[in-house]
Amino acid sequence: MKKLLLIDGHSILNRAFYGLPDLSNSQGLHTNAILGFLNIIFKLLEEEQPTHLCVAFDVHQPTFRHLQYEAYKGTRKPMPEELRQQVPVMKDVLHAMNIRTVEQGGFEADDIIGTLSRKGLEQGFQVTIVSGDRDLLQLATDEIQVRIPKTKPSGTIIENYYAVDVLERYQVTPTEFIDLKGLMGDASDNIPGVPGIGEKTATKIIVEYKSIENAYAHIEEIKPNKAKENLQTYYEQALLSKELATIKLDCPLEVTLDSMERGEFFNENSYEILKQLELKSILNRFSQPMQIQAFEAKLQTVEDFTEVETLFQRAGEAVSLAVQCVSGEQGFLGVLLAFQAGQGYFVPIDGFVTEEYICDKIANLWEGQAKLITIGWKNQLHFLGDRLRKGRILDLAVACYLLNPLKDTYYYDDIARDVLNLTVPSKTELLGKSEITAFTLQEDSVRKVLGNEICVAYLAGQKIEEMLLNKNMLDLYWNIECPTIYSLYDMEKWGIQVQKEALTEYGEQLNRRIQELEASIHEMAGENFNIQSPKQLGEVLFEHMNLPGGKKTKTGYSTNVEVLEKIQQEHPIVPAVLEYRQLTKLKSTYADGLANYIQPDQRIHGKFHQTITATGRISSTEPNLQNIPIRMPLGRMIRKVFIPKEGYEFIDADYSQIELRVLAHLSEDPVLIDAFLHNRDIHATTAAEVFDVPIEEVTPLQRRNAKAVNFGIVYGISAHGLSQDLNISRKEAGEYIDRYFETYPRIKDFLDRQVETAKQTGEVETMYHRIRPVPEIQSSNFMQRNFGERIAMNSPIQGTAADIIKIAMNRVRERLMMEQLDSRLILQIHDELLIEAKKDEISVVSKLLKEEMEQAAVLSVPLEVDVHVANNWYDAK
DNA sequence: CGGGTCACG
DNA sequence: ACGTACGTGACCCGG
Repeated sequence: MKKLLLIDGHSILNRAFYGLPDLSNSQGLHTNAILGFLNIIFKLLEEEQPTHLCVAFDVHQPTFRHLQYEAYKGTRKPMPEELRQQVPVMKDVLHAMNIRTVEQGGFEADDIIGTLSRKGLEQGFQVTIVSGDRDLLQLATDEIQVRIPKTKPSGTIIENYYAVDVLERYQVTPTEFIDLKGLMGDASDNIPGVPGIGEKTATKIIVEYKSIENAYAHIEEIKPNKAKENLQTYYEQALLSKELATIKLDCPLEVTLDSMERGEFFNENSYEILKQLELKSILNRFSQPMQIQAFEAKLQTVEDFTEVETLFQRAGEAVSLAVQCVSGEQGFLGVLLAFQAGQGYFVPIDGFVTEEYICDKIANLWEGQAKLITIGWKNQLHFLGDRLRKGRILDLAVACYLLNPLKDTYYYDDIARDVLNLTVPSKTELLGKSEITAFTLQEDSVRKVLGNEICVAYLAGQKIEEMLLNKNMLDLYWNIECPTIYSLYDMEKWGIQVQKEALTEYGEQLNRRIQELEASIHEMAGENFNIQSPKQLGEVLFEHMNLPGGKKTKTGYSTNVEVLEKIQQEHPIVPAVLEYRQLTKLKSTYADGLANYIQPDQRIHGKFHQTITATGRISSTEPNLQNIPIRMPLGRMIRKVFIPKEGYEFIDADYSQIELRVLAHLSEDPVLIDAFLHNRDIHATTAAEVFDVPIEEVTPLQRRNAKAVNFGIVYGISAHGLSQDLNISRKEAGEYIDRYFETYPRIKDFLDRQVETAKQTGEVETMYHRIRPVPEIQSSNFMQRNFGERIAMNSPIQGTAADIIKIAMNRVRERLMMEQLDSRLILQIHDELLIEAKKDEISVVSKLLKEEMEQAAVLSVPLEVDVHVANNWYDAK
């Protein structure tokens, strides 16, 4: 039995586009519609097993039918750009998969499908039609099934219609369905129909009279009266609508059904194009051999001691050398090396080959001429000796982060895809969730992971260095990022001491108050409920207790601080809830949360990440040491438990207004520069200018407002955002902004220039050439685009500040090492550095710290740093 | 596992 | 008419 599957390209693409979230590949090409389309197609192919298939598309130029109608009433809503760009790519994908597409000038996809369906029937095919559009139901017969896929959150559901199913669902036959449409019209298809007749009335009329013409012949019988009159007045329009809605079954097409015979979907061409689109889930449908064919790494295990010696000797003579320490749960397992394409070596720790031996050998490799390449050096340093805590190494994860900071992972498979254009099975694909251990090193899958990793590192190294050069980021890498690896490693290694007992006591203190509050909240509410559940809290406050200010989000009531603060006066339960929130946050995240991370050495060794943020900042996890409370007095208390070890003190230094100073420099605004040169109170100065009063007469309120404006400028100003922050009208906020830009015209120029650059090049950059891609700026969505504009304005400022503090960190670390001081950096909090300093080094280190931070960059305004010394973090700020 | 909330710069 | 300030991470709830 020959089976023909006819697919309505645009309508399925449309369904997929609106059914899936916005996805795009690393080049910024949107892919959600393509992904959704393919998933639907694969599901259908599995179910139908057709011998023949094709996808019909509309030709882009409007067809006669549309011209006819559009001349008479407006134009169609244009296709969003994000979808439009996917159409040609979709066709390429289909062609690569040997799937025939049909489009022909003068005919809609509907007409093509209609014609092919009848042709198929004549030639003895079993025909199935797939569309997202109900119009095609008119094509259903006893033999031809029309299938309508729907993308639901639970997955794709397909509705199936033979002629009887249409009758059952709509009370009319497929042919009558056309008349139905002619009466009710279809706004999305620009079919006018008859005004005042909707689905209900139209169905009633067609069920009764079978066609528009027949209904007109019995016009006097039509009820209700309004429908009768309208049908009479608009009869011509109804007939035109019917014509518009009728799908042609006899188009003179230039295709044969034979040419639609099913071919091989999974081939090199389709693999290539899907790889570029980064549709991993589709690539996984390809057979293993196809994937392996793309890249094969050899791995040789070297265990014999003399061979190991020889191997390291050869490695030492290489020009370019990839090194990768392998570790598992039990620690250091061995080292991978590669110095020629496609060949990797693994030296496991065993016998004479000890951890120390490997560390020695790697240290020696640095003496040679080879350029060292690795992926994720910081993590490896935790297994290597102290001698390796310096030196030039090309860490491909960090380098790839510079090339595109928006990605979420930089594993070897990502690097292979992005840089080498190769598909390499990932560690997760090969091993699932299991970790590498000393006992699994012989396993095939593990050896593949190791071989792939080291060979990809070796192959990609050269290319990535070139890419950095092309992007003018080599200096950024070697002067800022590479040293930062070591600075972060040091901070992780040293950690920070925490007084466990004091932390427990703090937690218990919080708990006592939390219990009190909980009881009193439940009493005031007159019921027991979970205060931590926004859902339950919303219901209690806004439904059971009828407090004002309810309604907000999709999922229920908004109960965040802003909402609750506004109704604080209404009922004593509200301030109690606010306090409860604050205390439970402190207890769970900080008191209990931090306690879980205290190691036997009484210290917390958090992680610092170099490849996470879009702007170049460092991030901190396990725990996050960059968001320890400071703004509220009670929360701030927790900083008292962070203490230097015996015989040491904390030296804390933070930049004053670093982002505004960076802005002054980048924009070269004379007014702002002048204010910083004269060391004026910057917010008061802004207030004086914006509100046009002498600086001595600036009120605290004016200063506060000006401060918010300054923040807004750094964030990428918007009148709405500012009005929210200051609780003023948008008009007023707009006036503040206008006044600000009148005062600082060069800042406006600068910000406009960033937006323009983002539009032209798709990215913006910092003073040190760190780039931030801004794909949002191309969006056709108003909000998305505005978001892109704010990113364009903010990133160069935030990013340059991030560059500067990295430089400072690195220099401070180098000075501490060079001068052989017993003091070290232990925390970085974006504009702040914390040092644990030996007591007798306090003055030297304070001086050095301030000096290096202030000299880290030479701007047209001075960088100012405040330094504090104390025996806990609370007093050091 | 996503959304809501809230801690920091 | 729409609806957000920029950058993070942790914890809780509820499907």
